Amino acid sequence: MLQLKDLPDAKVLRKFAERYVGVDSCSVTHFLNILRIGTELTESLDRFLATHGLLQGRWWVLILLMREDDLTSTPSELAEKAGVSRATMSGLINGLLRDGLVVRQEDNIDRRSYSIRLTAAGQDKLDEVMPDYYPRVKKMMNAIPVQQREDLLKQLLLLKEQSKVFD
Amino acid sequence: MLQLKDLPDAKVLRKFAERYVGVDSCSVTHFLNILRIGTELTESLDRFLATHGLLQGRWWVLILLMREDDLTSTPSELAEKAGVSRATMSGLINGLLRDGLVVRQEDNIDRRSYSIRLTAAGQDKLDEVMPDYYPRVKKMMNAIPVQQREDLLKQLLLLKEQSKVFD
DNA sequence: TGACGGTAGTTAGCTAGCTAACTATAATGA
DNA sequence: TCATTATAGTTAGCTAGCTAACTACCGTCA
Repeated sequence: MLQLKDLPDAKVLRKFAERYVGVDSCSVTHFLNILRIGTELTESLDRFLATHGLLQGRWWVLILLMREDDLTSTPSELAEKAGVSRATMSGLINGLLRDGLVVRQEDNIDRRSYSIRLTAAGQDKLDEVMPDYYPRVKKMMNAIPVQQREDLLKQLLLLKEQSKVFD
Repeated sequence: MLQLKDLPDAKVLRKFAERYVGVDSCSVTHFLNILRIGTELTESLDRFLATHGLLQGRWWVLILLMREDDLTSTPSELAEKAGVSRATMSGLINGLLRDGLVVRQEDNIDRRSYSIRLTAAGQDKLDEVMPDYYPRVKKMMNAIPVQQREDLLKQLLLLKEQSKVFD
């Protein structure tokens, strides 16, 4: 994802505005800043998970499994819920299998398929991470009053709807 | 980056709140939604760039080069300005070299180093993409009045500062 | 029943990020 | 001067995303 450490300054924007018509410095600056902050928030979460030996993709799979009453799901379902391709989910599951955080179970009904179940070690990992994660999120979000958070989200949702301009 | 198609619903949040203390459903939901929308905005930009045969990393390198008066920079400088490692920049440059969008030039002063220069083809690529990019960004950001954009950015900056809670 | 289309999962090959280790060169300082 | 240290760039190996192509199996319907 774009890092954008070096956002365009006024001089650069002028140079680009000379060559290209329709450059609206204000909207470009806002857009790039929003993207950058999104990246930085994600990276903060990543670094946090890394201190627990996890990464976002695998962490999310563990959470999806813990949501299930029997701690079990299939690669396809997990891919669907995580919003990644089945190929990507294959890779995530392999990593979790290697680390012993999940196990495979044959599915006797459909032999194309198999189940993935959270192991005790996987649950332990979540029990280590989540009580550390939740208070931090709370502390972070508390920087903004709830009403303003709602406004923030509303604006972001507006932008998300507008992102169809890129289609 | 996290896709989070399947954000936790009330039932799931209750289940997690039973096991873990300190779960603040409100802040978790807001946090995850913000991350998700950030991802989606980035992906929209990616899909747009892909229609022009570009990707974010390479596009940004071309832009950084065009900012320079002589259209020239070094891998180290580019890595620094793009906010990626020198190793990653090596890969980005290789792709651009292969596509003929940049060229290498030996540096006679420091023989460890060399210069990267935007080619005519690279400039043509930007001249194709940018006049398509700027109006779309403008249209997208116009969904929000300028004052509210400032507020939005201010809130996001607040969160970014708070993201140190994950350290 | 058997052919065909759909589905589950994997693999290969791509982009793009990282760190760590490496080579080559430059710069410094005893 | 020469040893040490710092810097520029590359490479290997990892995570994690994608598509396309593949195997294996299921289901359906003629």
